[in-house]
Amino acid sequence: MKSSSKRSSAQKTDIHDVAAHAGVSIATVSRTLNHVPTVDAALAARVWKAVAELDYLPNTQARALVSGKSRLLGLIVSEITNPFFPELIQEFERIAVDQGYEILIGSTSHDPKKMDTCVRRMLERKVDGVAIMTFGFEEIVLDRLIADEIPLVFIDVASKHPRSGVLSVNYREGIQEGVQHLAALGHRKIGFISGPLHLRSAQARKSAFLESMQSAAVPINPKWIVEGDHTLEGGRDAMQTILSQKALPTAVMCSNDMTAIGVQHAVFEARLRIPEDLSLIGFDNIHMAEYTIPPLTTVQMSCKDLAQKAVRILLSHLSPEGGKGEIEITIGTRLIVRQTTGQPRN
Amino acid sequence: MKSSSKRSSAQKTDIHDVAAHAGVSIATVSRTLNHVPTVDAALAARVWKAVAELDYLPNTQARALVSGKSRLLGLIVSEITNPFFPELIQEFERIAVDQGYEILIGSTSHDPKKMDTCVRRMLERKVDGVAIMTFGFEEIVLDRLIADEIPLVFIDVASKHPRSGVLSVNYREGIQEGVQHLAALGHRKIGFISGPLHLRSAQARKSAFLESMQSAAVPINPKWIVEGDHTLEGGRDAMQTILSQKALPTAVMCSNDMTAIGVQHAVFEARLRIPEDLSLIGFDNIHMAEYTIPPLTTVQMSCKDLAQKAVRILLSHLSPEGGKGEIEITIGTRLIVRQTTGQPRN
DNA sequence: CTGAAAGCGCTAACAA
DNA sequence: TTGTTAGCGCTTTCAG
Repeated sequence: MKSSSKRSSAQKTDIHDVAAHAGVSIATVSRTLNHVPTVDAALAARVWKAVAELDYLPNTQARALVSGKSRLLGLIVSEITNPFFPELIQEFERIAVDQGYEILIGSTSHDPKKMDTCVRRMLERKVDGVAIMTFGFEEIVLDRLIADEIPLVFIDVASKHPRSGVLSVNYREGIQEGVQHLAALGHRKIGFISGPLHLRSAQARKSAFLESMQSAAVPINPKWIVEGDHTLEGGRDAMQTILSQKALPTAVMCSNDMTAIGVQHAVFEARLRIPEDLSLIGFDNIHMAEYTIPPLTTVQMSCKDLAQKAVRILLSHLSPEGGKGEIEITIGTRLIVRQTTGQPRN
Repeated sequence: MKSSSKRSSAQKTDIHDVAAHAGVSIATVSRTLNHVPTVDAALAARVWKAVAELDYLPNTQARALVSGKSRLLGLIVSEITNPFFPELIQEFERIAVDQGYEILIGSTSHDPKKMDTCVRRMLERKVDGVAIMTFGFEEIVLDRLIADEIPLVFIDVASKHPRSGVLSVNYREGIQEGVQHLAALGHRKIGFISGPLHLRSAQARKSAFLESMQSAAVPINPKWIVEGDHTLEGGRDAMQTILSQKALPTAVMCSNDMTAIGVQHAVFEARLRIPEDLSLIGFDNIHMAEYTIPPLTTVQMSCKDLAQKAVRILLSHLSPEGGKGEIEITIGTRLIVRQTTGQPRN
């Protein structure tokens, strides 16, 4: 063997090796790999054979450098440990990988500084697009992403951001169904534990609840409207606040499932029972909701749907004549009735 | 302005722009950015100023191409929707990002084909190292990773893989504590719901249980040793199998928390109570375990610890004189007593 | 201590 | 249709 270069086992088969092995030029190898139609079938066959024999894998870095496309998609979520997100991520990843994209995940923990870092990371790695699935933040430092004309997808954010897609969640639908379901069961005393109100999404859910209550002509008792923080602990604390009052509601809706699970906890500690003493409705329909005790009635917002549409929008911006301009897609919500809702006592 | 090139807003400030702006050569910019100590302080200052003024971000692709280091770490998990993993991922990501690495996540869903895809993705992106946190698989197609001499970290796998780190989990510790805790409470009828036994980790946990039972001189009833699959559903089904028998155990240990939560579900459906009718111990101490109703007594295996040590091993292989050779680190486990364990009836 | 120049592996003109 | 060649943005010898 006269191979001058590599002797260590760390093999670095590159396009030249393939070209040599197939007896063609590197350009032909490149064309073949990229499925350029003008390559002669016989040569292409030789190339593929060489590729297989040498276990050749194109170097993505080099490809990215020359093409300007990294085939990397950013996905920014608020809390990867919030069960809603892994499901979203899984679906997002599935589709992205399927399309030959890789994903870069960043979680902000609701911390502006971390959001900063995330954006920076995305920029450095030259992602081709970013999906920002943080459910609310206000006017953050995405300026740079926008300046660089990187396709962006948000959930439900009042835009003002040109050339970005937005996934607009119709919270109203499902929440209204929830309130109606409760009202139909005979509930007139319905409480609500919101998410942190500085989040647009939490605001939106709360508004949807309030409006739905009005439509259903159920009186609203402000004492039963408590702010939580979308965590288990927050839900438990909020419910304890409600339970410490003289007048108790017969049902409670929550801004998300984790909050509802926190409520179950508080109710259990108070030695009350669900749904006998209190009906409960969550929001998100995370996988876990199906298995709480008892299984949680909740409003579903399909995270698969969300993920799919997010990737689709991003990809559409990346394709040749990719749809520029404001794309807005609506994500529906609907009630999933399980076992935490029942008729109120007496 | 005589800037010939870019007019579109998609700014692509590169190293030449910075060099020009600072009045130095690109080599000096590069050195400054890489903190090469021999750069004159005055020049360095000019460079940093230019970097700041131009909002310059080095192109990672180019860096990777020339340096051969992608600063990308692969992280392969089995199921991102299993709550154990997000916590692991979060910690892994935190440390990696902190060290200037980005992570590529792949989930196998216990599917060999997906594992294949994952490995391929890692290879294509030229990751600098891979952590395989799948809790068991047998002799998979990592050959390529090994051939390419990519640093690998496994959890608890009998190696034969040269130059790989292995995180060896000491299941025994915590499980023994669990059995002893139960025995001390007066339990003599203890069941066990294992994970899928084709997984080494599930095997190991089961063995640890069996051995601990022997050490504690508690008789083992094979009818109460059931195989689950580490899911909620699996746990519920397994518990239903146990509940359908004539003789019932007074306590059950599970191979993971999701299984235990499934057990809670089955017990609830059977209108029995925990811990009054059945004591229950899980494994993993996922975040959720603290908030099940009642809170789950479980064996903790610190996923933070796992993540930290995994990244550390990987990085140590990457540093200049990086510790080659077999690194083996032990991860401890211990019992966290909460409220699903109590004395057996009568 | 600094700059010029040679690539890293690949794609995309441009020629042949 | 195929090959030659010029970079993509950066790091890194090698002179100066």
